[in-house]
Amino acid sequence: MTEATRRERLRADTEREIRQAARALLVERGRDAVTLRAIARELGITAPALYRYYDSHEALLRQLCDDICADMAAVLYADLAADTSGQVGCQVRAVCRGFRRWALAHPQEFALVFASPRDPLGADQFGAVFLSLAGRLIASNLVANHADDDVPEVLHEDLVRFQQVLMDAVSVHGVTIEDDVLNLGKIYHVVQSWVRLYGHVALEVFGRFPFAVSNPEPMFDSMLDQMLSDIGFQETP
Amino acid sequence: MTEATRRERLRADTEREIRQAARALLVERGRDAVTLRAIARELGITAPALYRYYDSHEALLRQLCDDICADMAAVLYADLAADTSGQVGCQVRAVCRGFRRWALAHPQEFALVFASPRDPLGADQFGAVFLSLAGRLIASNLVANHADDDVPEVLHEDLVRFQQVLMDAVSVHGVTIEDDVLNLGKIYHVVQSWVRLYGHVALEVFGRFPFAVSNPEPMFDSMLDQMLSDIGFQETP
DNA sequence: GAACTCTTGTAAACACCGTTCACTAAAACC
DNA sequence: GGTTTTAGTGAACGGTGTTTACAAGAGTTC
Repeated sequence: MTEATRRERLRADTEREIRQAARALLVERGRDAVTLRAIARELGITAPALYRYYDSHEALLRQLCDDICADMAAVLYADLAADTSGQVGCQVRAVCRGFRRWALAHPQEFALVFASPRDPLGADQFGAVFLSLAGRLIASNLVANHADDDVPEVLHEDLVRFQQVLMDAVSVHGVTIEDDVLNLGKIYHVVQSWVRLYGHVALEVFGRFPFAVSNPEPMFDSMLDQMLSDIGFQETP
Repeated sequence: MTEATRRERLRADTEREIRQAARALLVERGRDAVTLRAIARELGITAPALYRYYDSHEALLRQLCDDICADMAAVLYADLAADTSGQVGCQVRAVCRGFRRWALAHPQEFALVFASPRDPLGADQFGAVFLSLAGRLIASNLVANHADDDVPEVLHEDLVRFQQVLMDAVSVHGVTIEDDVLNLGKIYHVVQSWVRLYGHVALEVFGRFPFAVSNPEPMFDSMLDQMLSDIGFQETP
């Protein structure tokens, strides 16, 4: 299995070092400090050598985005696993709080991944944990039934597509859902929850609330409560 | 009144040209293309000359942010004025739709102003129109009364501060409000609306919805409906 | 083991960037 | 008319992404 040439191992090591250096520069000195020459300096090599590993500065930044997404997903999965309540509502809370905590602890990474007018990005990576959880949430059937009539007809086509994405995400984890459980009304509310979650976190990270919030955590928790209640959770934590 | 020296006029002209060039570069080729040399090239002068007008590249970017905020505010005020219904609910809709339209038409500007992990920014400029409208909305008393008990105690202090900000913003327009009309419950819901509005717009501009939305406008309108309903608007448009 | 190829690095160079500094020419002022 | 203030230049410094030609080592083949 570990059929790796010596050369391949060395190459993998260097690539890992490149990623680590790039990440450290981003965290400590911001996006503009992630420079090919600075990375090379960190590794004790010259800048053109990096072109043996990445086609361009932009390609390296893309890789950096993917790494960030993967790391964040790992953190969120850990938060999810740390919840032993067995209640889906608590799991949702754990992951949402984890997302906020991660974003506040990694503002530069958050900005790069979630707030750049760029190409598709590593959306696959990032969304996985949310999709999986959202799918499980819906499958648990603890969510109140929202009539499909609530959602505008124009959205049906898109929501059906998202429905398929969700079912695929869940089936990867070995769970299968019947169509009628995963109805459009629920899916619509999941999307709306993502809007609120993302909105609050981004506003907090970027400091764009319309006034100075001295302690945003209770505001977040309060929003989370209302969000879960809107979705239809009646569990009491 | 127009006691301007010839030199002062020339200086003002040049400064305006600098801003225009910077703005055009941002719009057409992105944030990283807004370089001192590129701006100077556009004006037919050399880069160091720009230091007669701005202390640094960063200072010029800050000025650019302020300009963007001012322009956006003008657009939103125009959208507001274009609504002749006289109904506050319709005005709120007009401004929120205007915000979305502006953000989609100016993604680079939006990213620079609303999604950068930076200093305070020209928040004064940008928020003014929202504050004014939110204040009027609340003052119109069409909003259902939300009990103050709904909002967590920890938030009271912050919300009271925001209450003052709102009342100041409204009083600038010659309207005064009694304290009991502008209660904390309402204010809390205004903040929550901002979270959802910003969340949707940012997700759309940055393409970070969890699936491909082919036509996001009805989704936005649908969210707007629910937002207004949550706030307590019963007007029918 | 010699000859060969492939891989990984270097050094030099190009064009661009922000910024500083000495300097000039023109405008404004007294 | 002489002086000061101002807006510009050009050269330079160290930084950037990227390309190119080249060297040295690792792996492979005979």
